[in-house]
Amino acid sequence: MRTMPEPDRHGPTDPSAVPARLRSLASRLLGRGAVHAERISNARLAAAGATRWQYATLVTLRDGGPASQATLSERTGIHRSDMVAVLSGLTGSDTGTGTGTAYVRRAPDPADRRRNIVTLTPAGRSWLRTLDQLVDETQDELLAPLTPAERAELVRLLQRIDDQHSAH
Amino acid sequence: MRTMPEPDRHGPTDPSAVPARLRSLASRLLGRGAVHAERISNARLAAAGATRWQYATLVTLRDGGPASQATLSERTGIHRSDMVAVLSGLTGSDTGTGTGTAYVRRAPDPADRRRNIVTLTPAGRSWLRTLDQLVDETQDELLAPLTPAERAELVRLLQRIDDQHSAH
DNA sequence: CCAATCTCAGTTAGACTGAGATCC
DNA sequence: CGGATCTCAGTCGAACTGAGATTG
Repeated sequence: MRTMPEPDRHGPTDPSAVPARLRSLASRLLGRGAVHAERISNARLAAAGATRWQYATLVTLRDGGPASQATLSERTGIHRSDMVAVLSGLTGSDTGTGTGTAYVRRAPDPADRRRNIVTLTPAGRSWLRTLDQLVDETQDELLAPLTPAERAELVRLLQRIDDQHSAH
Repeated sequence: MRTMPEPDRHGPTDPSAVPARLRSLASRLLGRGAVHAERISNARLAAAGATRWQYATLVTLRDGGPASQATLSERTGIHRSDMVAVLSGLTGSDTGTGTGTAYVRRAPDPADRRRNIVTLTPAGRSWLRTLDQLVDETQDELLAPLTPAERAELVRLLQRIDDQHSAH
C-alpha cells in the first residue's frame, strides 16, 4: 500500500531528488567535486596529450629544480611506483606514442649513483607554459559559478582542511 | 618571468615542499579533500559494519520513501550494477557475514513485476539513527579546523559547484 | 517484437604492496 | 652488512560496460 511510485500523497518523489541530508554532507560534496575536477582536468590536458600526473611533475621540477624520483614522489604525492611510468612518458622513452620529444631528462646522480636526477628540458619548460594555460582554463570551468572572492575563500578553506589531515 | 614564486637562487630544496602552484589548485585540493573524507568516513562507518553506499541508500529510503532500485541508483549516484550488492548486504542475504538482520526489504512491485520495491524496515530505521551520529562525527573530524560559519560557507560553495556540473 | 528492469560477469583506471637489482 | 633508490610485477577496491533473464 505504501509502495506508491507516483506521490499523490505527499510531495518529494522527483526521481532525481537527492536527500537533503546527503546534499549537505561535506564528505559527499568533496567527492563529487573531485570527480568533476578530474573529468574537466583530464579532458583539457588530454587535448595537449598530457596527464595530471605529468603536469604535477613538470610544475614540481620548475618550482623546486632538478630532483630525484623519490623527492618528486614526495612533493607531487604521486606514488613512487607510478612515478616510473610518468617519467618514461615525459622522456619520450615509453612505448607506443613515440613522440620522441623529451620534456625531462633522467640521468644518474654523479654524487650518488643509486638515484636518478630528473631535469626539466627547454622543451619541457615550453610545453609546461602551454599546460599552465590549459590548467587555468580548467579551474575557470570548474569554479565558474563562483566569484573571484569566493574562489579564493574556497581554496583557503580547502587548504586548511588538507593541511590538517596531511599532517599525519 | 611571471612564474617565479621565489627568485631564490639555490635555496629551496625542502624534500617535502609542494609547489605553490599545485597547492592552490582547486582541482587538486578537491581531490585531496575527497581522499581525507573517504578515509575518515570508511573508518567510522566500518566500526558499525556499514559502508558509505549503505548509508546513502538508507538515507534515501527514509527521505524519499520506498523506491525501485533504478530510482535509488539515480538518487544516490550509486551505479545500478553496484546497487545489487549494496541491497543484498542490507537485506542480510549476502554470503559470509550472516548477521541476518534485514535493514531493507526487497519485494517485486505488484503493479510492475519487472521492478523491485525496496522498503526500509524498522530495524533499518533504527540502525540508520546510529549511522547518522557516526556520520556527524565524521563531518566534525573532517572539518575540525573550520568554524561553524566556515563549514556552512564551504558546503554552500561546494553545492554551487556540484549543481553547476551535475546539470548536464 | 520492443522497452524497462534487475542481475551478473568482465573490464578499466588509479593507487598501493612486495620483491629484486643496484649502489652507498 | 644495513639502508636507500629505482624498477617491475601483482594486488585491490571503486566504478563502469555489456549481455542475459524477466516482465509489461
